[in-house]
Amino acid sequence: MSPTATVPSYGCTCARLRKLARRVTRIYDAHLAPQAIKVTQYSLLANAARGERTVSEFAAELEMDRSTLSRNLAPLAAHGWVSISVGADPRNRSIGVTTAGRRKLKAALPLWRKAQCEVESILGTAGVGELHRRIEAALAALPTTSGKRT
Amino acid sequence: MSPTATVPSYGCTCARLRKLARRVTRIYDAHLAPQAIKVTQYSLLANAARGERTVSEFAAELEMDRSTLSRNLAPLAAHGWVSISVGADPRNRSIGVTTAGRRKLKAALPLWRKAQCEVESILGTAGVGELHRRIEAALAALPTTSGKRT
DNA sequence: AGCATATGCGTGTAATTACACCTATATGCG
DNA sequence: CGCATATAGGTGTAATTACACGCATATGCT
Repeated sequence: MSPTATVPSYGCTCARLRKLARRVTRIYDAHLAPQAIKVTQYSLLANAARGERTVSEFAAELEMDRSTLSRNLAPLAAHGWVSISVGADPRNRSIGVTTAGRRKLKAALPLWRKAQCEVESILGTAGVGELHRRIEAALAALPTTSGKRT
Repeated sequence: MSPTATVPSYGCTCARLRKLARRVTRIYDAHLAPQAIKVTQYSLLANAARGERTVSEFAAELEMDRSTLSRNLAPLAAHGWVSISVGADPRNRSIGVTTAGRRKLKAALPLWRKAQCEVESILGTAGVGELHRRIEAALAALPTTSGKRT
């Protein structure tokens, strides 16, 4: 095998990533503001619209802590955009989208599209493509969980 | 000029970026845990160690809201790692690192290094290099602020 | 000198994130 | 059946993030 690096060759990948995430999030949020929804919420809503799931399943897909997802769903439920109903196993909560939620999604979609297009046009199609490729490669390779946490 | 995209070609760049940020943050945090410091705090501390600055200057460099920085500095100050002193202009706060802060940095550096090296070895030197290149390109091209907010 | 404005920073509010831990329910084994 | 354990979810606590706004101080103009 090739010599594994024992000394970092770049700056803090995490810090750079987080900085970019802040910047990009601001762009999307600015575009979505007229619909009074944030990109995090929009993503959650769009994801929920792909079918009913339990909190755990949902959290696993997003690779988000269950408790984080619970908390993030609360404002969406408060707006009446998602439904949280008890499943067959009463321990389960089935997360779904309401009619109002679908309406919201429909209204916000063009705003999200504008944000996404702005980013794509600024970075160039090739640039965004390569960025996405790198992100996906990292998501495919990096461990999902760093601790124990069954 | 080339035809500007009017329809998005990729998924939500923001969501993918945030997902990766979550994952990477968990990795760094897990490595830094023995020193009871999170990667966000470590970054802040390392950045502060580069010289005294006002909150606004600091926030501008990190492209972080001033209020966000204020809040993030609070726990570091509570630990005695950073000093927040009133400047010549009493409106200013000068942010600096304390001796304890430098000690903390020194103790945490090898842990950060391990995290960074782990990421680099998993993604490969070339992979991380390309990821960084894409991040830097995006940071260079994308607008810093999306709203007004002088 | 005095007031309008600009600047610097914090607070209020709210959402995002995660770990540790608790509760409730289900399941498996004697 | 009854109890140990596993599973699903939420709470407590704390940090990260940002917008709107407020307070204090400085600066500029008359």
